[in-house]
Amino acid sequence: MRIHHHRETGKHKRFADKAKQILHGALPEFLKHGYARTSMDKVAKSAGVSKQTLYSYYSDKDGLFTALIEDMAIEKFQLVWSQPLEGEPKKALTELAYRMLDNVCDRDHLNFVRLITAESEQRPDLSQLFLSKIAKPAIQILTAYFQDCPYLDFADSEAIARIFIGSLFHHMLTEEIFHGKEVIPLEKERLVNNLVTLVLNTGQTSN
Amino acid sequence: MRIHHHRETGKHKRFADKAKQILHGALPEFLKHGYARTSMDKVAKSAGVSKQTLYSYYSDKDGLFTALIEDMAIEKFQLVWSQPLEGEPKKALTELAYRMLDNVCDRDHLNFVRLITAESEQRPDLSQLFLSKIAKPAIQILTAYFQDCPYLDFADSEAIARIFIGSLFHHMLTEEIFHGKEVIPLEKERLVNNLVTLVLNTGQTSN
DNA sequence: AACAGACTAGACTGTACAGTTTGATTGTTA
DNA sequence: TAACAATCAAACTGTACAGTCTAGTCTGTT
Repeated sequence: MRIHHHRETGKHKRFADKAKQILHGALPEFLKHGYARTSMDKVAKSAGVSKQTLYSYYSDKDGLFTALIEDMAIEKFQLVWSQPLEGEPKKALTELAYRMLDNVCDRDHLNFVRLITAESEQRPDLSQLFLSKIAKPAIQILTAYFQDCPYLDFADSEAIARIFIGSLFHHMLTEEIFHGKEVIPLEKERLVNNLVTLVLNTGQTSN
Repeated sequence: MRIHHHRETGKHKRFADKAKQILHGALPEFLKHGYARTSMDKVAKSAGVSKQTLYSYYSDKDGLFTALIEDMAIEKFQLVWSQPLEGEPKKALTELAYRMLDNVCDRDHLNFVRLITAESEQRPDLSQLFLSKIAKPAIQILTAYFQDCPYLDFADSEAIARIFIGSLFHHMLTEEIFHGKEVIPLEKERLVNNLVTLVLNTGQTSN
C-alpha cells in the first residue's frame, strides 16, 4: 500500500475509509468467484471506485487479495467464541455446537473457507493465518473449558476439543460446501446430540 | 466425447488407451495448479499429445475436467475401505484410523480434495459425485460395522461414524491442506487414541 | 484566483490462453 | 497402391484481463 503523509487526521481517516470501501467491494467478488475468476475491473465497479484509485491503494491484485483475507481473518468470523462457556457442561457444549454450526454456515463464512482452501497451495501464508486467527483460538478456548470445568476430566483435553470442533467443521463442509444435503443428509440435532453425549460419557466425573 | 464406430475391438482399445493417456497427463496439471491456472497447451504437452488430438477426445476444457474428476472419483481413492473391518474393536478402529490418515495424506489425494473444494461452487455436481462415491461408502461401511459388531452398541451408529470420519478428515485438512503442522500441530497418535477411546467408552457393551 | 491532491472515465498495451485451422505425416485397410 | 483415419506441429483468431496512461473534474486550501 502506498505511503501517505498527512498532517490532518481527517485525511488519514478518509484514506482509511476509502481503503475499507475498496475491500468492502472486493469482498463479495472474491468470495463468490474465487481469485482467478475475479477481475480488477469488476472489483473497481463493485467498490464504486475507479481502477486508478484501486491501484493507488493496493499495488496489485495479489496485494488487494492479501489485504482482504487478512482483514477478514482478523475482523470478521470470530463471533462464536466471544461468548463465555459457562454452566452445566451438557447445556454449554450443546449451545456452543449449535452456535458454531449456525455461525459457520453463513454464506460469507462458507465462501471464505472455500477461498482459503482453493488458494492454500498458492498462498500457504493465508491458510496459516486462517488457522492462527480462527481455528487456533477456537481450539484453545474449548481446551481451556475442558480443563477448567470441575465436572469434566479428560486425559487430553486438546485432542477432545479438536474432535469436537473437527466433527462440526466436517459436517458443515460436507453438507454446505460440498452440497451434501441431498446426497448424505444428516440433521444437526443427531450430530450434536451424539457428539455431546460421546464427549460427556468419557469426560464426566462423579464430583 | 466424439462418437466413434469401429468394427474392431483393437481400435476401440486404442481409442480408450489414448483417452486414458490424456487423462493421465491432465491429472498432475489440474491437481497441482487447479482449474483456472491449468492451460490446455500444458495438458497436451504433459500428456504427450497434440492439442488437436486433445480436442478430438474431449470437447473442451470443461469436458476434460469433468471426465478427469469422474475418473478419479470412481477409479482412484477408495483403497482404505476395501479391506474388511474385523476383530477386536479397539484394534480394528485404530488400524482403520491410521489407514485413513495415511491414505488421505497422499499428495494426490490432498490435491484432489482441494480441487473439489475450489470448484464446488462452479461444479456442485462434482462435489456431490465426490460425496456419493467416496464419503458415502466410507460412512456406510463404518456405520454397518458399528451396527453389526457384537461388542458395540450405539443409539445412532451413523452419527458416530460421521464423528469418527469427520475428526480424521478435519485433521488432515488443517494439518496438510492448510499447512497447520507448524501453526497447530497435533500428533496423529493423540488424535487417534482419544477418538477410539471416546467411541469405545460410549459404545462398548458388557457381552 | 490559483494551486494541489484525490478522484474519474476510458483508452491503451501486452500477455495468456481457449479453441480453430492448415497442411503434412504415419499407419492401417481394402 | 489408393483411400482413409489418426495424428502431429505450428500458426492463427478472438477474448479476457492485469496493469498503465491520458486528460480532465471536483474540492479544499492559500
